[in-house]
Amino acid sequence: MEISPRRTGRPYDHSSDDRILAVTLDLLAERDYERVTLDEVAARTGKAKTTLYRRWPTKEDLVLAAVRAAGRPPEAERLPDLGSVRADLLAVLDSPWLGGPDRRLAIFAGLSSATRGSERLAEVVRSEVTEPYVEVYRRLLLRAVDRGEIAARLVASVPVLAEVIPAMSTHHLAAGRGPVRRDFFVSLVDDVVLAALQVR
Amino acid sequence: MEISPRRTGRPYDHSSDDRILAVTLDLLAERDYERVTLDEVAARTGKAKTTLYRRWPTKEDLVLAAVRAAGRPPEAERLPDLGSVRADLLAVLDSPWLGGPDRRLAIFAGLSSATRGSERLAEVVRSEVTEPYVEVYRRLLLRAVDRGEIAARLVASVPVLAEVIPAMSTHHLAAGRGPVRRDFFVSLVDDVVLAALQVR
DNA sequence: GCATTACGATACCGCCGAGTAGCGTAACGG
DNA sequence: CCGTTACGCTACTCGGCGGTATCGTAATGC
Repeated sequence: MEISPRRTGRPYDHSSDDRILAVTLDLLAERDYERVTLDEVAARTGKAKTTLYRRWPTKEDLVLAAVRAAGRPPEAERLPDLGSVRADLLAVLDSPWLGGPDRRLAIFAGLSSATRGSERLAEVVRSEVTEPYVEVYRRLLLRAVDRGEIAARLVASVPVLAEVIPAMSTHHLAAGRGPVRRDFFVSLVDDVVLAALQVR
Repeated sequence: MEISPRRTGRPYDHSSDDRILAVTLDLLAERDYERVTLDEVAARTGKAKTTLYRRWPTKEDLVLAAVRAAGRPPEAERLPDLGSVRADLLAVLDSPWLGGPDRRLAIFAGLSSATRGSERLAEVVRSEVTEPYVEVYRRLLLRAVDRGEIAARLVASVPVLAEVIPAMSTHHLAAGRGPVRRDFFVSLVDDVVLAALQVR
């Protein structure tokens, strides 16, 4: 039941696959899915278009692979634990996931527009990107409930509040209000999430 | 300095312009901007493509006109005034603006993906749609501060919180979680906005 | 060396969608 | 009735992009 590698001929050069996928995400961060062209991916990576098609049979597959390769947020397994919910929430913002806050949001915007075209893509984006990201916040908040930092009767609000930061920052960008500034993030944490949970 | 109307020949038939713009919005609610074709607008309206181009020189102009025609939320001038912030906020949800909650959100999603392509479009969507919508919430909340329903020291949080409902419901849809259910809206009002403002 | 297969380059196909042209006809003003 | 202009229709051009074909060359196993 083992995948038998080819025995003869020049082997695939997988050394630049990561770069190809990263470039694909870059483009998605800049433009609509529809405006991302394989010609451009090829140009930016210095690879031939035929080489791309040898690995991923269609454009959709390439984008899918790029999304999967982006991976879940690093905090999914190891949540920040800095002693207070507030510190933990702020720490997530600085996560290097997807290249840090700015690129991350741009990619979110690109993906969410891409989503409208393909159900496959929508499903992968949801399960590989959006959901794990929200999950990080959800777990941080629930842990704070356990610790007693958040009143137990407010547990019911946690699921909604876990979506606040991803949703609001995406919206901020989509509304064309330029890059998301740090004080906006802080305001989301303090004036929305923690205020609603009556922390402090 | 007056625009002189043409004196001879068959006059424009403007009776179906509204319908054309409405159909354009319908399509934007269903698909990406890129996937909206003038052939389809023509087909659905029963108009000839040439007729469309006689009114709006490009696809972008047609969409722009559709957005402008959609108009601001009816509450922009006459805010609901039902005696409590909560009642007012909930009343906005039921506004028939853009065809009610479902169609409205679908259009939002369509527009926000369209936005990435054209700066002109982005600007119009921001000024004609997004901003006035948020403004409704902002004014409702500020009025509640005046009335004393909301503590004065929380005024600073109002601008952020005014974005919560538009942002979260758009995100909900973009994340592919199907139509937004009423209890989700109610949860936004109660568990996020009003909780953060410590109403009740 | 030889068969085999990846690579880069270029050229190409097929389709689709924006925008245009031409035509017969319909609706005005004079 | 006549000139003019909108309308609907069909057919068209043009450009872009997904995807393929071909070819000379490079890298592997035997």
